[in-house]
Amino acid sequence: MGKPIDLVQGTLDLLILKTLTLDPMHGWAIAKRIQQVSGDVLQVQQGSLYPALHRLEQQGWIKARWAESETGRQARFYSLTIAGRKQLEAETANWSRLSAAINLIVSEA
Amino acid sequence: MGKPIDLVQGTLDLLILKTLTLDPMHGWAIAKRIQQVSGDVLQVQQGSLYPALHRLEQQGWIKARWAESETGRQARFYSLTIAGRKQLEAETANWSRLSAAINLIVSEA
DNA sequence: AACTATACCTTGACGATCTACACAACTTCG
DNA sequence: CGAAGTTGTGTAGATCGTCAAGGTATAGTT
Repeated sequence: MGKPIDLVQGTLDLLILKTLTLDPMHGWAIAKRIQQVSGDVLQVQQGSLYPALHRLEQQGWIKARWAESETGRQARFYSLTIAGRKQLEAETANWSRLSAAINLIVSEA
Repeated sequence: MGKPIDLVQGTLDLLILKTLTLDPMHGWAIAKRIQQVSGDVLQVQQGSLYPALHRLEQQGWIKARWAESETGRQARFYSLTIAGRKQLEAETANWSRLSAAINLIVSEA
């Protein structure tokens, strides 16, 4: 129940990086996985996804290569770099502090 | 420890509304209170604060009146409206779902 | 031949936030 | 007395991520 929520700005990078720790994946699969893992709460638009991927690649946090997808078609597989892992750590810590702080305020009597 | 974090887009309204459930307050006090309650994790810039207050007022979620502050100076006191309380409820629920979903992903083994 | 699913990508607009200012009154300290 | 800091409101410009909407292409199904 409940419609998918538009993402809050700044969280997409984190979600993508985290998703890529599992396996290298192509963009479409990343979006699917995020939506699925979140129980359809989170929804990643393509217009957000690809710019984000290119952004992350340009920062050197992920790298891409062409390969064959499960369906036998060419797809662009992204994987985390070393720098990407560090970035993920940093963003995770940041998110934890932030969400904890907000929850603290929101859940006040 | 730890520098104040830039706000994530969409959370400021929530924080302001929540803060105003305590007492009517003027803008400056709202910013102070958020920063203080969050243990200096959250920081509200004036350039974000006042536009946000005007936005909320225009939506009819808060209303303002001039009054004298504790220091004896004129200040603009904001208070929640009925609609504002409903909005706060909605945004709180939304935030809960969202942060829960993200935490779910982030905290995966 | 048309339709669906998979997969990539771009463009333009929007909107919230940030940086950096400007203004004003009152207090404190040298 | 003059300078700096605190309280308090506000605006202008720029940045940046996201969204809506579209385009391209291949493969499989009907």
